[in-house]
Amino acid sequence: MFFGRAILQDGHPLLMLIESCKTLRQAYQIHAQTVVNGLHIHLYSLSKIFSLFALFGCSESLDHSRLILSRTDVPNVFMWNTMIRAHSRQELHGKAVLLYPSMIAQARALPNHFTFTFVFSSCARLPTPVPGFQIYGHVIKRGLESDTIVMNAFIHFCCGFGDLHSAQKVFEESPVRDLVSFNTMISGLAQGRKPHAALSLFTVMTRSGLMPDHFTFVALSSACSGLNNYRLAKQIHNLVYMYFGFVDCGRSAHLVGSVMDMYLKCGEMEMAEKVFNTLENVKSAAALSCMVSGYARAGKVELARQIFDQVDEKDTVLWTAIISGYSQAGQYTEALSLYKEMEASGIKPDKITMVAVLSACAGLGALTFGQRVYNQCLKKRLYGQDVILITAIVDMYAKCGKIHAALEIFHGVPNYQRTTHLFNAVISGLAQHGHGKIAVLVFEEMEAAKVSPDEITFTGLLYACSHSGLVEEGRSLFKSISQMHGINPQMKHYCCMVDLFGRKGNLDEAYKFIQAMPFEANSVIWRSFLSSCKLYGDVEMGRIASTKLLEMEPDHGARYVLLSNILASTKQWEEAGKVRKVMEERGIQKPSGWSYIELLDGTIHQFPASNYKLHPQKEEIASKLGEVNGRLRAAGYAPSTVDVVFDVDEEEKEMIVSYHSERLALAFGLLNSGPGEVLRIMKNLRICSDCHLVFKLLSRAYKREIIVRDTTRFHHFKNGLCSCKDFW
DNA sequence: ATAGGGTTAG
Repeated sequence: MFFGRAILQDGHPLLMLIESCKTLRQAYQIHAQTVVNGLHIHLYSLSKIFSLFALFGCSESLDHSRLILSRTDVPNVFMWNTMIRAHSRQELHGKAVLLYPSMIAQARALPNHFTFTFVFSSCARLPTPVPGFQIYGHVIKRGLESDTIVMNAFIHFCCGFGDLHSAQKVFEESPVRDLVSFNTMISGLAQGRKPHAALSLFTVMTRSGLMPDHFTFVALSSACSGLNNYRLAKQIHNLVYMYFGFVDCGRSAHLVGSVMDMYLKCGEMEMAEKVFNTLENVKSAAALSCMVSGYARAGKVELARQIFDQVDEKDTVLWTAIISGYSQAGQYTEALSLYKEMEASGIKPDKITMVAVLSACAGLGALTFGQRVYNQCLKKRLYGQDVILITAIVDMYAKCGKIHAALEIFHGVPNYQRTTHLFNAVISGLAQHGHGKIAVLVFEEMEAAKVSPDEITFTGLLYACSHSGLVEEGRSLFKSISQMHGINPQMKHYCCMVDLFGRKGNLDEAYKFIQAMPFEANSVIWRSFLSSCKLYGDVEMGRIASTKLLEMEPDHGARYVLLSNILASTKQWEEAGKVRKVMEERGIQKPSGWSYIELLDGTIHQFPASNYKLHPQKEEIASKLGEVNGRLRAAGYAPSTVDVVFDVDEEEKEMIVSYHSERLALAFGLLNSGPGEVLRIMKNLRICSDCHLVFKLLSRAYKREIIVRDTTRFHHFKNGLCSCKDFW
């Protein structure tokens, strides 16, 4: 044996060997030697050997240390503490915390302040705060509550669960507060979105004579990053200069990165860029990800992409930042194709990546892709641990037309995980699907669960009411926004109300409502009012609305279209033609429509209006369209051309409507799907009334369920009827 | 004891 002799003479060389031990094999040899030499009887040597295994860093060594511990009659505090720390390091936080009761049940060794420090750091990572608070009871029993190290660990634990109240109480009652106490508390306030409290605590800290360090400023800049206050950001940056001079970026990359992120989150791109450039060649992965998401948030996806492309070793966070950037910019297809690239490059997505991908699927209405991602979440056991991920999945199902799947998942979510966001996603989903009454019921559930609604909740609810014709419910909900919930109704809420009254044909009430608003109605409100006027053929009111709109936005295409529609529908062709002409003269075009459909294999096929000639299956599509028209005639269909604004002859109008993009997508869908398969079509404009009728007829003629998502809502066509009950 | 990426509506 390579060290046998030395041990016989003295124990210390063995300890030196332990310190230089590099491989697990050597560790086993050393352990065997101590047994051979009888050294393992001495608790001191045994503890050393034990900690070598416990902290070695792999599960095999940890198992071995467990074995040693179980064979030790009276393990000392050091051994227990080491064991707790070892589990904590290997992310086995539940087991780490459970070691504490075994320790106090068995040992004569009393827990000391190290014990509590280690236990609290694991408690902070558990799904529930309960064990941590129980253990705090023991801290008090042992009289360790004034121990600064234990207190700091406990504050950290409380902040991790957002329990700032307990954290502050302990902090304030503590006799000795050191730099770490202040840093921990400031950082907790920052995480808990209490930036002002964080700032004032910083003042308290400096007044009490403590010198802030890098940790302090990292916490402070993250506190202020949500304030959107450029002057404050600059002040903090100045303080950093004041305390540390021009920071050495190599050593203070964390701090510099935090300051940069603060500027990014304030939208101060120029300052952020300046700071970014000072990082020169020590740009950390964190700094790069910050820049990518910062540019994306500022709407500069292309710049974000440039940074992303320059990074050689892209990690999960960076990939997620760019995917989410594209998704937020509405470039869903690009987001999904980047996700495929990420998978191909072998970087593992985590739950945040999944959220970004799911939100792209939702935006696109890509059900097959979305379901695949959901299954991956289940397989990787990502599902269930995170509320935002659940929200993203619920939203994906709702926006892909599967509102029942969305509800099923929602119902499986326990009350404590139900957040405002989650309720909002469900309520808006129900609204989009025209389930107004259920939306109101879910809202009641929300109130019962004491989850506070916000302005988005009410937007969804009022939207739901207006799409289901629930005038009374809408009226009382609107009143409750300010009276019961202390939220000032915003323009979008007024907009929903005008829509609600208008859709029901209460044009007078809608008009009065607009006049009684506390602020000037915007163009969206007038446009909504105008379209109700059109629906009910009220030319007089319509004129008022279009005059208003003309003042507000002379160049908006939709207004001309609506005005000429309203005139055309009452056969005032000449006037309608004039409007059309003005529109043409000013070079304003009606936005062009396009639709797309996803096949079961997950491929997405897009069709612009009147143009399928570029599609490889153009001939089949043409003949399918012919067949479809035949079926329609057999069902007694006469094309409705109310929505065609041109004053052309009937035959030509018929041509125009029969090539609407949703029809092309439908013909393609019928060609490429099995019998009985549901067809899901997405459209960038509202579905026209003629296509709506056609889809109803076709759902019966072909015995197919057809789901159309247009800009405002879902239409489920089944057996000759539509879920919107022709009210949209 | 530090830092980076995420959800709803419009």
